[in-house]
Amino acid sequence: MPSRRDHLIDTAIRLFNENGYHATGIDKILAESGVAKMTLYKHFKSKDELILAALARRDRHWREWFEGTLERRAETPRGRLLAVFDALGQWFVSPEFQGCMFIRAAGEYGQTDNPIHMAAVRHQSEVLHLLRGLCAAAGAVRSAQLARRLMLLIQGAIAIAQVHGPVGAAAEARNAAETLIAEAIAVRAPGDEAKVA
Amino acid sequence: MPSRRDHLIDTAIRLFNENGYHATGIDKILAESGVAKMTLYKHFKSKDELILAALARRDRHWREWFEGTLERRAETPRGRLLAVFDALGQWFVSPEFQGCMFIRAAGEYGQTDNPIHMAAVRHQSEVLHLLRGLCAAAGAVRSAQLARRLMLLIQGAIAIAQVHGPVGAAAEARNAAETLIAEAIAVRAPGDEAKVA
DNA sequence: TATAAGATATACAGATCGGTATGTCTAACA
DNA sequence: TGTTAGACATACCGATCTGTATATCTTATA
Repeated sequence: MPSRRDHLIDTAIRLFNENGYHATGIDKILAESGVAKMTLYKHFKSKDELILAALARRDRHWREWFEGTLERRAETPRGRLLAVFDALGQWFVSPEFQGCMFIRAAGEYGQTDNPIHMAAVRHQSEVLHLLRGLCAAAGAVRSAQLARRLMLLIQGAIAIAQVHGPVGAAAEARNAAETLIAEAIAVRAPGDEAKVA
Repeated sequence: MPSRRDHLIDTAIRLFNENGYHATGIDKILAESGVAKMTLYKHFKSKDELILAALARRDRHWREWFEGTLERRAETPRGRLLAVFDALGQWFVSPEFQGCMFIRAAGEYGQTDNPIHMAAVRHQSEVLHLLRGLCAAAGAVRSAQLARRLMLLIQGAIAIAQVHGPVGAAAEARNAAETLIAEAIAVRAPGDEAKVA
């Protein structure tokens, strides 16, 4: 039994994802959640504050899901770098995928001093931070650079999947990532192997 | 002296870029262009048709600018593949840069059967087509794959520049592209090739 | 059982939305 | 000079937007 506040946020996340921020009216969120308007404005000062709360929860949940999926899919740090793109592929084919909520938020709220835009900046920074940790743990030379390169592939895959549909983008990004990772991480098996296709 | 129709489209492109599609009202476009409302509805059946006209013109102008810049910046096909990212960097630092109009359009109009979304799909397809031509001309093995990989870097750089600002994204994408290009194009000294690191 | 907190429904305010109706003005052209 | 096409201004339509006011209902706890 989620609180009314939580229920509002979850409904808002779903509707913002389906139809965007400006195109989703307060009344629609209220109708679909079955919450009274006064209750909404008791918990949030404005629609923008609801958007911010939705983005905050989305950021937390998405990163938890992402990190959990990486850990579930691979044991080694290097394996997890590739699992990043398997996780993306899984995300893209989920029926509710509509692109990244944060890129779309930055698109609809372009002014860099807007709190909604700033939430998108923070989210991307957190994801990059996560990648840096993985790259460092995997023993990459120039691990920060590798993280930024993988970030480019991730964001590119999301953009392409959003426009062109879920097929192919994640797999293509994965095999490009293999090339970039191979350049940055020497294969260190206890006997060595020449891993070049 | 642009026709009223052209003037409307140009104003619409600018405002949609600055504030998004839903957030830009018809009345604002009319006020900033100095055109009467009836004139708008004489040329376009609806706001959506104006958006489509704006996207069509934007697609044409952007691709003309992009191809022209590549040709201006480099002579060889391989050089032009790298010049792609110099062109992006130039675009990102321009004051009116607010991300890619087509990704943002696909974000605000998510239904894949919406004509506005379809315009975004077409635009991305055209850009990819252009890249395939460059990759093939550069003599890449698996040129279509290289084109898709570069497309990932391009879209990723755009997304990151839109959120995080113009600094760094294009340069990072460029040096990642060097790695991917090196893998796909043997250095063609007049005699040999066996380029595998 | 009394009280207080929280959620409810209904109504409404003021602005803005996309789009239409009506009639005037200007300028090119026959 | 008369006609016609295109742009003009103004007013308006119904719908929808975010946000507020008011008053009732439920429920847990003291």
